[in-house]
Amino acid sequence: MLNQIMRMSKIYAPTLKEDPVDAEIASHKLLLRAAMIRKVAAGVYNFLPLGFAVLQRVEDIIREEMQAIGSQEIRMSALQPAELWHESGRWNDYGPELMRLVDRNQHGFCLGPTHEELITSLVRDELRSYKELPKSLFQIQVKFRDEIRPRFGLLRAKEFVMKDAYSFHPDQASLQEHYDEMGRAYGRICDRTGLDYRPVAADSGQIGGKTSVEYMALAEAGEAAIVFCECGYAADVEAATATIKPLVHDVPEIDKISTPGVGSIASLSEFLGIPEAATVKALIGKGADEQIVAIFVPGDHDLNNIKICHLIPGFDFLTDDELVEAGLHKGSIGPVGLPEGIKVLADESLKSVAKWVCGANEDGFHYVGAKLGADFQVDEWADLCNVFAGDFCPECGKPLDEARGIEVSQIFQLGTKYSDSMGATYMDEDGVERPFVMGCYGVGVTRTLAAVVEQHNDEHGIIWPVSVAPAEVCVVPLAAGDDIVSPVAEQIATELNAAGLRVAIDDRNERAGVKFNDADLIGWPYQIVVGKRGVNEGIVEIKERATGEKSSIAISEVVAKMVEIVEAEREKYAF
RNA sequence: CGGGGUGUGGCGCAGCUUGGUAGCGCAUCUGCUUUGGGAGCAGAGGGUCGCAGGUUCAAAUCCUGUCACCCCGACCA
Repeated sequence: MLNQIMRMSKIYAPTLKEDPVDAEIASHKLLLRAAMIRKVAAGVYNFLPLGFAVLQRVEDIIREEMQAIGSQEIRMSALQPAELWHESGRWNDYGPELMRLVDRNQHGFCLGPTHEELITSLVRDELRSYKELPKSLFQIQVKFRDEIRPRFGLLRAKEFVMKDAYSFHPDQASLQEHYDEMGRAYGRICDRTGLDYRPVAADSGQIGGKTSVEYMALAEAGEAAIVFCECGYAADVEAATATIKPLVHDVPEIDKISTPGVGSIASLSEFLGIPEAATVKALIGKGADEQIVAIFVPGDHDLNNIKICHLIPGFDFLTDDELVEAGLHKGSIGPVGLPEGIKVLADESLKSVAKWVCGANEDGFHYVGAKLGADFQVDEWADLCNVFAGDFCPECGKPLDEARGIEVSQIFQLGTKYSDSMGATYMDEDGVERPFVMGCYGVGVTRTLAAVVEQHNDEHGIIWPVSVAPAEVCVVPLAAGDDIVSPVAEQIATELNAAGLRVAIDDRNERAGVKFNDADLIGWPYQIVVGKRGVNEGIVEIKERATGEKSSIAISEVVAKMVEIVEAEREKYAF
């Protein structure tokens, strides 16, 4: 692409002086204020020239990394026929998040939220032999998801740009190899866009498959919670396993005690004067098969919705009415003397608790010292809890730490989920037809952009890493149109551009303060300030946005110096 | 979808309680001055107060409905 000087006098970049009232978090506010994006509707955004320039930089980095591991760029349609989704079964499974529509002939379509169906149908008829495998294809394209609640600007949008890649393999070993390569490429994408990130073990959600890793950009505004350990273990709390150590409240014999008005773990713990971790929490639900299950977890922990849904498909909690119907007393449910026919499930951690503090299935009564195996039985043990900081690492046993993150990308081993359901097969060496072993890999491109801002900003605005900045240097002539200043600034910009830097020049007829503030807000990594006083003495000023440091330099040397600085800075993002 | 909140020139807000001819700051346009951290003075343009009903002599203001947007929860790149 042509490397043109970005002229602020020409570019459409209406910056905002005040914080937009709609925006809550830094990246959302700053992207709006710095004229990078504008809202169209909830969760739908336009990209303006500056934002689009950054978007293209992020895309280019991704493109380079994909090409480097042999993935080939394609472009699939955003509009997808419903038939393909019926084939995979996801027309029903995906739910209301799928944007569905009907054409004039009453044919069903959806706007693609992801492209497993489309890619599988693309290759299944014409990728037929083991000799052509493996194949890896990717695209950078807009995706549509009818989010329950779009929010935080680009972080959770209904329409967003995603890089999605799909790979087809003859066997698991081949998939594993490419999956590992993808993982490394994803790490480099984060590094090169300047993200402080962590790969974490993840649940594979609606995409399907078993093995999955998410790349989390660490940020307080992130919607995802992760736990990690100094040994290197890290996981999304949704998927994390950990050793949970409930406390034991030891009493000699089982004792039914009157607990008037106690209907929650917090009040039970307060009433007995013992920690919540020494109590047992009961949760009642049922799966698609209508079997009622009583689930017990340590009192200080919560049931993990994803884990229970894996175990009991279609799981949902009973309503208050259903509880009454089942003969259960909300607020004092326990494993002792449950009504007939209720399955008892408990978190594995409770195996270590011989005597439980729990409900007595009678309003206003609880048990202490209810003996596991004697007073009651557990039908099935499983890993059921949401993990949190202070639980113990499943790998090394040390206490886990907690952080928040923005999920910028995720890789999945799909296995044969789609190739089975959609009949995508190849012929192996022995002439046997086999389903492809597939992988899929997504990067939230617009989300990455927002995550970069979330991590790189201060009270004055955005601080772009040179790798993704709309331009690396902005020349700021004070007093535009001035016979002395203007030619010097123009000359510097032209020479920097010729030297291969990406250059902007603020040639607007604005006051110094306006230009300085806009330059800081937009976040050019470097500013070269050209003022009348300095020019008369033969000097200009280089300002580094990240540190705010300014240094004076001779006009004759500024181009060489700037090139040197930028090239050194680029090195930091070359992985 | 449940809970909370907001809709008034391009942006940010006041006015609403107690109905009476729509106001402020920024931005925009013109002129003069100014010009190293969001300039000053003078003048100008721009709003059927989200939309639809209703009450009233009279509605931004009261009532009903509806839509949009934001925040908290369930979903995800």
